[in-house]
Amino acid sequence: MVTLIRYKVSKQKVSKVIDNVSKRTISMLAKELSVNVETIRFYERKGLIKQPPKPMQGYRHYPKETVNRIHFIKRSQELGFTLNEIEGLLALNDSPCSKVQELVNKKLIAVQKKMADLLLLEHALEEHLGQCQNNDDDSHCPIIDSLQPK
Amino acid sequence: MVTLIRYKVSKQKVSKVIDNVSKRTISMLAKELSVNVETIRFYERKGLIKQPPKPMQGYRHYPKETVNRIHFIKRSQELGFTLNEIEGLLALNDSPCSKVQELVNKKLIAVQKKMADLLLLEHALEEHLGQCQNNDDDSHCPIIDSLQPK
DNA sequence: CTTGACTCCGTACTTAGGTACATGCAATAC
DNA sequence: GTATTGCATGTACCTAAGTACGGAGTCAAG
Repeated sequence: MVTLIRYKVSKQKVSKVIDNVSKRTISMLAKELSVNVETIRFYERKGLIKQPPKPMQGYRHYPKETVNRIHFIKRSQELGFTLNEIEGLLALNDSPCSKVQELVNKKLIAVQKKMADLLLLEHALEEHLGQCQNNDDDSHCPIIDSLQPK
Repeated sequence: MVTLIRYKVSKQKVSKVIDNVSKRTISMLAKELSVNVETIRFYERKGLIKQPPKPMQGYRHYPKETVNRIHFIKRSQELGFTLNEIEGLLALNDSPCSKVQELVNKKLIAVQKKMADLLLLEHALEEHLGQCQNNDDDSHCPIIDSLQPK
C-alpha cells in the first residue's frame, strides 16, 4: 500500500497540493520568499519569527504562518521600518488603530525630515558644481578650495 | 633669560601667537576642532591624516596642517561624502577640476535618487494613514491588514 | 553504499564611523 | 612628592541587517 501511494503521488506534488501540512523545510521557505536561509535563521534568533519544533526525526518544517509573517516583515521594511520597529508592529497586531497610526506617523515625519536634509544637500552640491562653470583652469578645482578652511 | 621670557609670555600665549610651532597635543587639537580624541586616532588608523612623529620626550604635537585636513574631512562629511570618498577627494588635491566634478556630480545624482525613493515612501505612508481616516473601529487597524499578504 | 546536497548549531565576520576601555607611562598641579 | 590629569597603544565594543563558516548529522539518488 505504502509503496503504491509513493509511486503514484510524489512528495513534491503532495507538498504543492496540501499546502499547510507540507514539509516546508527552511530552504524551501527561503526560496518561496526569495530570501536567504541565513536571514530566516537570523529572524529566528531575533525573535521575529518563532522556530518550529524539531521533530525527533528529520528536519524542521515551517507552517504557512511563517511565510505570512516574513512577508509582513519584508513589506514593512519596504516602508522603511527597521526590524526593531517591525517587532513593535508585529506586537501591535490587535492594538488600537491609533497606536499603529502613531508609529506610522512618526516614520512619515522622519522621512520628511530626511528629505528636507537631502534637499539642502542637493543645493549645496549644485552650488559647488556651479563654481566649476566659471573655471578655465582644469588643473585646479575650486571645489577643493571651498572645502578648505577659511 | 629663560625664566624672564617665561615670566613675560605664558606658554598659552605663545601657542596662540606662533601657531605652527605650538605644542598642539591631541586633546588640544580635538578641542580646536570640536571632535573626539578617539575620532582623531581613528582617522590616523584609517590613514586620513598622518600621525606626527613621537618626540623622544613628551607627547606628539600636531601641526596646523592637520587642523586643516580634519576641517576638510568634516566639511566633506556635511556634504554627504563617506570617509572612503573623502580619501579620494583628499588625493585629488591637485587633480583636474573635471575629476572632482565627476565625483561631486555622482554624489548629487545619488542624493537625488535617494530623495525620489523617499518621496515614494512618503506617499506610501500617507496612503496607509489615509486608510485609518475611514475607520470607525479603533480596536483594529487597517494598516496592519494591508501589510499582511494578499 | 557512497556521494552530494541539505539541515542544524554556534560562532565569527561584514560595513561605517566611530566610542570605550585597560594598561603603562608622562606631565602637571598642589 | 604625590595625586591627578593627559597621552600612547592596542584591543574590544557599538548599531543594523544580515552573511559566512565549520563541523556534525541527515536525507535522497544512483
